[in-house]
Amino acid sequence: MNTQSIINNLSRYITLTAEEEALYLSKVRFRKFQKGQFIVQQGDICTHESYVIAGCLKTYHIDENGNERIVMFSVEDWWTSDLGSFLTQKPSAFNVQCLETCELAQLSYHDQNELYQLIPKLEHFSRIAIQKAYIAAYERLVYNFSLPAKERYLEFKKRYPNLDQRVPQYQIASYLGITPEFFSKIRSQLIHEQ
Amino acid sequence: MNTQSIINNLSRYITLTAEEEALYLSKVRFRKFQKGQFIVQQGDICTHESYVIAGCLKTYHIDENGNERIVMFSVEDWWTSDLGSFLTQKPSAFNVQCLETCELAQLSYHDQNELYQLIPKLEHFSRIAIQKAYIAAYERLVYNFSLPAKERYLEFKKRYPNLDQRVPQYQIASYLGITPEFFSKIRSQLIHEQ
DNA sequence: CGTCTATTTGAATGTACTCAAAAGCGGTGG
DNA sequence: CCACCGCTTTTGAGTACATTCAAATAGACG
Repeated sequence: MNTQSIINNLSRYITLTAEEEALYLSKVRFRKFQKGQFIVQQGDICTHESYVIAGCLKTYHIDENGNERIVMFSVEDWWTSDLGSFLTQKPSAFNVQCLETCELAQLSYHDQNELYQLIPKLEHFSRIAIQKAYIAAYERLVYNFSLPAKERYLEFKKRYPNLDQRVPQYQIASYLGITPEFFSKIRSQLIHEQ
Repeated sequence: MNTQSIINNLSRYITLTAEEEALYLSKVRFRKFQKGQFIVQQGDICTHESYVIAGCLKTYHIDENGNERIVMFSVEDWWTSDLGSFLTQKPSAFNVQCLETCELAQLSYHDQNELYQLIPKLEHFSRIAIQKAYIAAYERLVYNFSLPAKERYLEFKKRYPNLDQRVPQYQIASYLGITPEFFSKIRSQLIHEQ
C-alpha cells in the first residue's frame, strides 16, 4: 500500500526530517475497508482521523425522522472523521461509511496527541488544514443559502470532479438537500437545456 | 478598556506566563468602532483577526444579484474576521460590519505569525479554536438542510441568546436564508401558537 | 408632525416535496 | 440466454413551503 501519499499530504504545509517521517508512519495504521463498512457510527466515539489513500466515503447524519443527510463526501487525498466527536471524545452525530473499497491511513486520538508533543510543527499543519476546511464549510453555507438546487448541483460538480459518476444519484440528492425525484428532474432539465 | 477578557479567552485552552501575556498584549491593538463601520470589506484583503470585547457585528456576502446574505453574527467573547482572506491574504468574499458600537482587540496577520513563532502554544490555541468553529459550521450545515425556516429560527435563538432583541428582523431573516416578509409570517405564527 | 425605514398583511407565483406508479438496470438462477 | 428480482431513476399529479410584488401599518427620529 502507498505510504508515501500521506507524507506528500503533510508536506503541503510542513517539512519532516527522515526521523520524523519514520516516527509519524510508525503511528499510522494502514487499513483496507470494504464497501459498506463504517469508519464511524453515529453514537460511537470517533477514535481515529483517516486519510484517504484510495476510495470514496460519505459522512452523513440520520435525523429524528429517519432521513439521511449527507454532509460530505471524502475522496483520495482528503482527511475524514467526525472532528466533533474526535476532539471532544464524545458520541458522534455522524456516520462515516465507505462507498467503495477504501484504503485509509488512520491516526488514533492518543497517537495524534503524542505526535503533537513529539513533532510540534504537526500542530501547525493541523491548524492550516483545519482552517482550510473551515473556509470550505463556510463557502458551502453561502452557496446553500444563495443558490437554488440546480446551481448547487453545478457547485457540487466543481467541488467533486467526476464524483457524480462514482456515486448513486440519490446520494448526491441527499448531499444537495433535495429529494431524489426532484434531483432527477433537475438533471433532465440540464440535459434538455443544452 | 478591558484588556483582561481576551486573556481569559486564551486561557480556555492554554496558560500564558506573565511575560507571554505582556508580549501578546503588546501586539494587540485595542480599538473602538462606531455602528456601521467596516472591519473587513468584500474585495479588500483581511489584515486582522478581531476579538469582540463589546458590541455586535455581522459577516455577510453580497451575491451577483446584489442580495445580502448574513453568514454569521459575532458578539462578546467571539473572534471574527474573514479567515479565508486573512489566511491566504487574498481579497475577501465577505463584509464584516459593526451593528453597534464595538470594542475590538485586533491582531494583524504579521503579528500573529510572529507570535506563533515566539509562543508556539498559541498555535495549539488556534487549532482548538478553529476546530470548534469548524464543528459549529458543520452543525449549521446540517440544521439548514434538515429543518424548515421556523425550526432554523428556533436554532438561531439557541445559538444567539437575546440577539433577536439587538438586531433588526430583516437581518435575522437574511441569516436564516429567507425573506423578511416570510420571517414576519413565521414570527406571527409562533406568537399565535402559544 | 412629517419623513424615513422596518414590519406586517395579502394575492399570485414558483420552487421543491409527497405519494404513486412506471421504466430502467444489474445481478442471479433456471 | 432469458426471466425474474430488487434497487435506482424517471415521470406525473397534487400539495406545501417560501418568494415576489404591492400596499398598508407601525416605529424611530429630528
